[in-house]
Amino acid sequence: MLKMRIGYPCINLTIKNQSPSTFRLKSYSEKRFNETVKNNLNHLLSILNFNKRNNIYFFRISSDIIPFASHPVCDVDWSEVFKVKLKEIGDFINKNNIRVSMHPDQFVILNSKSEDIVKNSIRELQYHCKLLDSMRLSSSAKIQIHVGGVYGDKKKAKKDFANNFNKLLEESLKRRLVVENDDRSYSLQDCFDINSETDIPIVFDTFHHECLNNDETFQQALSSFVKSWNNPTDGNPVIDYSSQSIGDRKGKHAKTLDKNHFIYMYNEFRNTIKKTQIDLDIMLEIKDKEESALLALKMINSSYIFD
DNA sequence: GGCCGTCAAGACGAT
DNA sequence: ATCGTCTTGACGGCC
Repeated sequence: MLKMRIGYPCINLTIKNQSPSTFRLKSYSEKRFNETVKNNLNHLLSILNFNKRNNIYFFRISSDIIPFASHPVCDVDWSEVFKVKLKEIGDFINKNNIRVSMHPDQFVILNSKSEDIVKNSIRELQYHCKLLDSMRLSSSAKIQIHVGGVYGDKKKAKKDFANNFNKLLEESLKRRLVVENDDRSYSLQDCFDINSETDIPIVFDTFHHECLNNDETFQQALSSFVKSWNNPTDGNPVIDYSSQSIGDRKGKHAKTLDKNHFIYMYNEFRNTIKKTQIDLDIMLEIKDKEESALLALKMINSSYIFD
């Protein structure tokens, strides 16, 4: 029986957060911070409940859930203040076998030329790690990043990434970090170069792969990326799925699920699962969020797809 | 109450 | 040189 999970990122458009989910830096105060975090954590639990009711067992937690967590302005020991609530959320996730992940934004550049940027990037990664640790989640709860800049010398840039990963990060963070192929600089093959130096599992973004690849067949790409998840504690290999937004520039994510494209890809995923005997978790990076996730689940459970 | 310029942070290609 | 994009829109000043 297939145990593939379908997920969506960061926000739910059906159950909107009624209270402010963040604030501007100049509005920072301990009071504002605590109110916002409290609200965000409660809202996360609401989303996870919504997901469970709808058979969605994969979710990407927004990096903004603890606003300014890695900024010097934040001196609240939030993992202590919200200890009980964080454990409650973690218990819910663990009890229901939910997969969660996080995706720090573009400012995390582990291979930057600037020491300060590397330092700030690590602070940001440590925040993500601390949040998942505070929920007592296993290392299958991943933190997903891109390789970073190229700086005119990709070979050196990849080496810098691997060196900084190996030398500068603590073990608990290393165990959570995964690297994703992007749509213009670092292909799946580039990620394998990183993997051979670091053992970091690869999140395979199928849409980015359509934009940037090394002419391997899709089935080759799928069955090879699965091999980067060789540690059982890493959980199922993760795929980011999207498709081209029609009429927009190349690389723009679709506004809603492209049914035919998804069915085609889903059958490719199933072939890989049959071949490797390893389940996959699929994150749908589509603008209408849970609506597409629900549609995908509906199609999976209907006669659209045959054995 | 709704509009819209701007928001902590980097890199890169397009214009 | 400035803008849009990636990530996830949404805060908040202003009318």
